[in-house]
Amino acid sequence: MPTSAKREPLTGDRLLTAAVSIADTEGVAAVTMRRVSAAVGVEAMSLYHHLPGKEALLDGLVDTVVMEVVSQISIVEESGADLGWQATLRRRFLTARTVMLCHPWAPVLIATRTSIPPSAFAIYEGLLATLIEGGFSYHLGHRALHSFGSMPLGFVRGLFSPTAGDDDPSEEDFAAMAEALPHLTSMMASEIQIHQGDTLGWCDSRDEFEFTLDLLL
Amino acid sequence: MPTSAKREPLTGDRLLTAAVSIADTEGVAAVTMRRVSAAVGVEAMSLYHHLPGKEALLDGLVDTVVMEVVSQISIVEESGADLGWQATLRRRFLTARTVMLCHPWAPVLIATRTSIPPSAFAIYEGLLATLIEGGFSYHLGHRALHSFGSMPLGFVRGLFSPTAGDDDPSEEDFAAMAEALPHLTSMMASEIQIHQGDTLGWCDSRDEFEFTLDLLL
DNA sequence: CCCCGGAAACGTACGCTGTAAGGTTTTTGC
DNA sequence: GCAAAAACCTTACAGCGTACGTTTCCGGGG
Repeated sequence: MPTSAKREPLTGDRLLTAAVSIADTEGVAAVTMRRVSAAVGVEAMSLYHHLPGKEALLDGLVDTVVMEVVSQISIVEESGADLGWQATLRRRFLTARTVMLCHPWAPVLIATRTSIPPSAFAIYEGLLATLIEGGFSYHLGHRALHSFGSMPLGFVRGLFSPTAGDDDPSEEDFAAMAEALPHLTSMMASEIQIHQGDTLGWCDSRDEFEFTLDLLL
Repeated sequence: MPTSAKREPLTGDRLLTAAVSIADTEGVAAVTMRRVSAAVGVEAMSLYHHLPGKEALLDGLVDTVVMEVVSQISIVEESGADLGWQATLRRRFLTARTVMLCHPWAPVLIATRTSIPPSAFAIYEGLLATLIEGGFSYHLGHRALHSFGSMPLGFVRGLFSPTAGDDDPSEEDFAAMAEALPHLTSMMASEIQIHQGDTLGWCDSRDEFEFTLDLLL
């Protein structure tokens, strides 16, 4: 079957599912040839009968995740009510996002890949189709795809997401920071006041994601 | 000097500039302890007197690049004419982008870092200050910062930037692709027709960057 | 029945990485 | 001029990806 690259003939996707679960539990750095081979009960070099190398393994990892996004989207959109291109894209991005939240390592891994996974083309194809149906020209659709950035894959850069260790900023350091970055600290104070109560949620994630999303549409 | 982390006392930033030039010429994968130490005429282990480890070296790399962005921005904005917050941000993002174009490895490296470089705070502080002056509330400013995504650092995900090796797609493959991804191929055909002449520029970069930018503002 | 040919897994080995431990040289302050 | 401290070097180890040679397994023709 020379036309298309059939993923793995025999124990093939067992490798990938094993690798995904390793990445989920121990981080992507733990995805090593020996570690994966041990997980499927095999010696390291045997992997080379199913994969050309480490890079292909990582490519397979992101491909697996993106395929999960694709299938999840098709599940969500099973009930075929047409609700307009904006709501459709919105729901699609949010679906992608929930998948990515299950595999925190995926965004950074995708960012490091040099080639984009073939399954990602399917996503972009679907997005573009929706845009065209919505009356977009090809040109505008093209620009729109660019504008979405990494949203089709369900993530945006964390900004100060984890607040970087934030181990008890010790008032003097905080004061120094307030002096050096007055607006940022004022903003933080203001935002924390608004979000008092729901810890962990003051900056990150879903609200901001949806805001940016609605802004773009 | 326990309060602030002075970068490197003696040969300190020589390490970083050497590392940057290595990354520029040979790729970020070539930035290894031994390679960098050899570049400054020293043995590998000596680096540990100036850096706690490899991660710190990479952190220093991104910090160097971001600082370059900061200084470049301040140079550009030297002539103090106030041209409104939108034009200011626009020019700032484009400045960041030109710096990043000189160090193609920087975006992916930044994406992989767990902590954001301290110098990046300076950039966000400046952005927020401009927004506040422009009449934004802290809350809206906060959302705006999120919406900018990675633009303050001068990059967006490449989408199909290098078209992935694109080695002579051999008509049959192209036909298969056209069948599987009809809208995408139609769009490509349409866009290529528009941009006939300026090769390499049909998809990537500056135009799209500016479009997204203007859309957000 | 045996045998054997090819695929799949194994084992060994090499060069590379980051870095822990400890010895040696150079610089510096009194 | 001489100790103390900083900078440097040497050695060593575990782990990585992977090239290469050997072994094991299994199905079809003599």
